[in-house]
Amino acid sequence: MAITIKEIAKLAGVSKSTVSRVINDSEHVSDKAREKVQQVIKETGYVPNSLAKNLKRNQTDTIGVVLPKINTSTFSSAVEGISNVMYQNGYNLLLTNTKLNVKDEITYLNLLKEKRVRGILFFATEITDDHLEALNKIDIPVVIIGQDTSEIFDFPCVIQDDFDAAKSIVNHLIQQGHQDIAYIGVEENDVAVGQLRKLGYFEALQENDLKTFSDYIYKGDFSIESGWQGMKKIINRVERLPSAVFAVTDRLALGAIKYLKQNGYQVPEDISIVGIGNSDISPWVDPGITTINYDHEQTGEEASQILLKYINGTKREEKKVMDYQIIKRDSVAQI
Amino acid sequence: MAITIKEIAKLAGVSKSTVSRVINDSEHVSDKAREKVQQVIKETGYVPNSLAKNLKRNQTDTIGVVLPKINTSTFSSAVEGISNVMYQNGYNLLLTNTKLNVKDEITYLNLLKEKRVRGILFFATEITDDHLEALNKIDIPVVIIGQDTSEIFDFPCVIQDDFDAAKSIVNHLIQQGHQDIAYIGVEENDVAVGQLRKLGYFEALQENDLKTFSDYIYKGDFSIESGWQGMKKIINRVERLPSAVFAVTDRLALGAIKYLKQNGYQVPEDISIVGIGNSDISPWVDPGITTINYDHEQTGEEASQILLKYINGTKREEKKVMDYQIIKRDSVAQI
DNA sequence: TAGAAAATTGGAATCGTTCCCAAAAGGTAT
DNA sequence: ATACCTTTTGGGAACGATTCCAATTTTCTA
Repeated sequence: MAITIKEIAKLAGVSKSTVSRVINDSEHVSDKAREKVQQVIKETGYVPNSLAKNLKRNQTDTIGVVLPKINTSTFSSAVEGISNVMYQNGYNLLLTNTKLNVKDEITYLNLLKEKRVRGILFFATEITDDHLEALNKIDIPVVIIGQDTSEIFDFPCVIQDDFDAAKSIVNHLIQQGHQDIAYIGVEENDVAVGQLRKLGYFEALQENDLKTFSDYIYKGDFSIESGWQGMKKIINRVERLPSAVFAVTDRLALGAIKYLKQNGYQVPEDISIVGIGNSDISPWVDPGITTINYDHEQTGEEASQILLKYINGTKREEKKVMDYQIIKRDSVAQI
Repeated sequence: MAITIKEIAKLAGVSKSTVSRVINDSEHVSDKAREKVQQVIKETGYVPNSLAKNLKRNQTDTIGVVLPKINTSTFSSAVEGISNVMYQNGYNLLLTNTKLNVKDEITYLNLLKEKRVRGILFFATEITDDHLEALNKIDIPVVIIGQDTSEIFDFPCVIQDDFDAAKSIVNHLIQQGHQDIAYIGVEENDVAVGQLRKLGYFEALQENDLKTFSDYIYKGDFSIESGWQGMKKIINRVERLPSAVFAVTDRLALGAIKYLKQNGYQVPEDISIVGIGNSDISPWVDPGITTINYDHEQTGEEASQILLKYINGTKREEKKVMDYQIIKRDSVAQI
């Protein structure tokens, strides 16, 4: 077994209390005692047992993170941001990965409660009644990331303005003279990406008195392949080719571009394409993808800051909408 | 404060011991008592305090992960694999992110010891003497991922066969008739990517009696941009254009392709390019990148399995070399 | 130099569990 | 009804730290 404070005390010829005081940089310790204790700690390689400490103090310095998927740049960037802020503030991260399985989210929420985490960062995709119940009785500060839950919950949330972003980028297409704009999206149980971005698309069209046709709309999943499939479906069923395509993510846009190039269409000369998300590869593919940039790392940092304030009880912001920018590259032509 | 076992006991009219037995599915509890306790637990939403439990049992179910960077597909995929296996086996993950800062690795190792994690998965880039010291006295099972440390440490390690993989893909170029093959790599403090892949390249050339010139060699960092820069440098300084380029990662290859296309070269007609890593975008860019596939998720899973065995004391494998495959796509032409 | 004030120290209770042990209850055979 | 065995139950000592309080030592002041 690992060495304990008691043994350090014995070796240093002082009491447990004194050792504890040295460990915690407390005052009221003579230099002599402090030195002796520090020496013994160094010699023995003693590391205090944080379980005992946390039990006694009745709090931990762990932040729980509930993630739908780790190996996706959106999420891993956000985690990067979270880890920056949290470690800087003396917290560490307990990661749970639901693999897009909504049921697991509830399980993990319970696990985090059992672990007595100090706070929770919850990446939401959809919010069910079960979530409501679990979150409402959790009794631990939670910040929700990615979905606007300000009307359902009393928890702060940090979101991208997906509606507005989608609208802007579709407007950009319209400004470039495009009127026939197809849509490659994802299922709508994902509110932010599936619903809001689609609504933004419709709103932009409507405000400009443009029409869309069901032929122009494709919904798949988040894979690059799905973008390829969507483009194929659209191309093969429309009477009149769209002059532009709005893909709700850059990865979908990449898949779509691949399909077009494989089938003899030029991008952007024949068909323009835009995405959302500014994936790190988007500047480098051919053509570079015009897109919306969200800073996910910053989103993670922001959410962390809000959670910290919440934990410390100083302040509790309700809803933070992150910025975005349009990044113009070469995938859009003017007509 | 949260409700405790004592209060549950009182409410259910039994002793703490009995409640504990119910929680832990222990036998020797009458059905009546069990039901009553379960009911009270449900009503109150009681969740046992794992700190107390772990303290008493003197062990946790947490696995520490030391990562150089989270938002990189290699690492995040590996973490995905790790989380799969670990959660399935009842462990959870404490994540630490060193942001490529070697000093932090030591700090985090200590943190993990303080947390009394059950085991550690350590993603190594370089191994210094400080690492040696810290790891040798940690007294917790550690599995090292990504660098072959079997000769330095007594810890198991899981690695890719970078030397062999690099050699194979360069050989593939040679088989296609290429003789003038340039190299875009990274600095050599990263042993696996910086050194081994380079050695594989040289070995392949040498075995085929081919020469390389210092003009053909570029070393940068891991960014896509660095691939672009490298390609630029090489193109602008060589007397004779290479017919192929070996980039040590797919991202570097992507940057290189971008540069070539921007400057009027055709890939692969004018210059062929290969990478390593089979990034998820590699099939979708134009041209699709011929590369080496490593399954990072599987690497994470494998390392986790080894760690679990190590923890359970059943078996302790020393070194596991993961498989790879060449994936042929469209970035290589025959001459 | 005595006495008070301040600094240092050690003892013991405590955090919320687990788990050993002994006691109580229940069951069975004589 | 008694003795014996089995099952269930509760009490209490840990686990390794923190922290309050009181005791002790040191320092300061008149």
